[in-house]
Amino acid sequence: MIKRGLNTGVLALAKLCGWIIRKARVGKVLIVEVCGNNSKPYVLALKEDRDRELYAVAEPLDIGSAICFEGELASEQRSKRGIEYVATRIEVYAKPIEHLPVDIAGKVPALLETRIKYRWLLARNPVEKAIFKIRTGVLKAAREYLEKNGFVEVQTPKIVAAGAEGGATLFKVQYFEREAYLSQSPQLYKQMLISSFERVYEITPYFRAEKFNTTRHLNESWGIDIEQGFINGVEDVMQTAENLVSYIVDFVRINYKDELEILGVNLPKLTPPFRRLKFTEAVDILRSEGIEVSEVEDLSDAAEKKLGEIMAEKKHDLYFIVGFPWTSTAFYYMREEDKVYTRKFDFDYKGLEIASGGQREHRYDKLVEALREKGLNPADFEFYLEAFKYGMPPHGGFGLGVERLIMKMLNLENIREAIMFVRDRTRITP
RNA sequence: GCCGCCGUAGUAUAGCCCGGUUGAGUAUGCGGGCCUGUCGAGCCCGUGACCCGGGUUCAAAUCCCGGCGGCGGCGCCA
Repeated sequence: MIKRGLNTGVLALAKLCGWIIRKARVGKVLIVEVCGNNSKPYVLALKEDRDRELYAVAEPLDIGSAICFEGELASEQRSKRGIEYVATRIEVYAKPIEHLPVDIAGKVPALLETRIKYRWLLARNPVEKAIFKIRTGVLKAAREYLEKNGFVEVQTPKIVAAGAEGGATLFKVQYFEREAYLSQSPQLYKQMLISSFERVYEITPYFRAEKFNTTRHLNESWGIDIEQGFINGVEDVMQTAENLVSYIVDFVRINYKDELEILGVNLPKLTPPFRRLKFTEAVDILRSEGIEVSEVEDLSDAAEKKLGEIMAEKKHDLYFIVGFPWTSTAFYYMREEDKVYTRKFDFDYKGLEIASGGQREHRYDKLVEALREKGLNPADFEFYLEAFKYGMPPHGGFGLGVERLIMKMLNLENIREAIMFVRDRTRITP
């Protein structure tokens, strides 16, 4: 029986497909490495005298050829790089019409620019492929965790009306005779759904029209957004955040051993609860280190990074900063009685904010008041406000940046490495 | 929006500061040869490049100006 080989690569008899990434001829032996869906390459060792026919087929094939082979796992595994098969048949599906523009074998480094341009091709390289296989695992783990914990997956619109709440700049789109925008966050919609679902989540793109050019921003990025109702306080939401991230990291640690090894990443097991740092505490810590920090504004990236270093020394890779001042947050966060601080938190991983969220204001009157205080017109938020009229329970949630999480998990230097097709300040192709 | 750095073969780089000895060096790739299954195999031969435009000069990859492109920092970034 011929079976399509899956990720395991351990089927006794299989048809395996992929692309030739390396070819070496040593004496009378031709060694062909083929990359498929598997992270480790398939390796065929063909001897000129023993495997005359297959040798003749494989010998002239260029790097990049698309082939399938039928065969079984070799009893003798001599390759240090891949899994060896004894082939009984090789079929050639396509040959490259030009030499590959980048080195798939990874011998010659490519600049980030080149890597981004040819990522879809470079993913034939086990190192590049590993990042994307892990990305798949991150989303799979997130769904698994959230489903197990009673969250319902939802989809909210990505074409939205004016984002009168300010914040990140919006991309304009022409929507028939009106102007619309690409959604920068499902925030308002997922909150509205807490009037009928106890817990929801969405895995969604964020579109942000900021002209940033940094190692940690994208103009199109992905988030795991959750909202949960009937909470007793912001603590419930932080627990979801830390348990979710720990579950994801553990899932990757256990199920993606090969990929982590290929990437040279050692992922330690996470053990929540993580440290909760009050915003005022964070300010004190930074000031005691001589960093200038405002008491009424969000922390700057530099301050956030520095705090990451200080926390790392105390063995805290992940930690929360809770209780941001109302002056630095959006209108929908619940304020404490003092009206100065809010129940907004940031969730930082090695000095980078990977998620932010908090408890929301669910009381209609207070929400309208908050809008006014932020200088916004409640009439612009009518569709949203209406959801708070018919029994909106206390709720909270957060948005977790997928690329930022992957970047920190895998120690990537640039967020662009964590996404296949990059949308940044200058790129809209490929 | 402001600021800094960079742009040499398919890819990655040396040379640029201090212009001429560079008909631009190296690695990898590619073509060819050798080689007892390589592990970034090795050895030999060959192949291919100065982002664009203008200027200075006897002479420009190298200095100057402009453009285009890339990377990063600040600002900004629910």
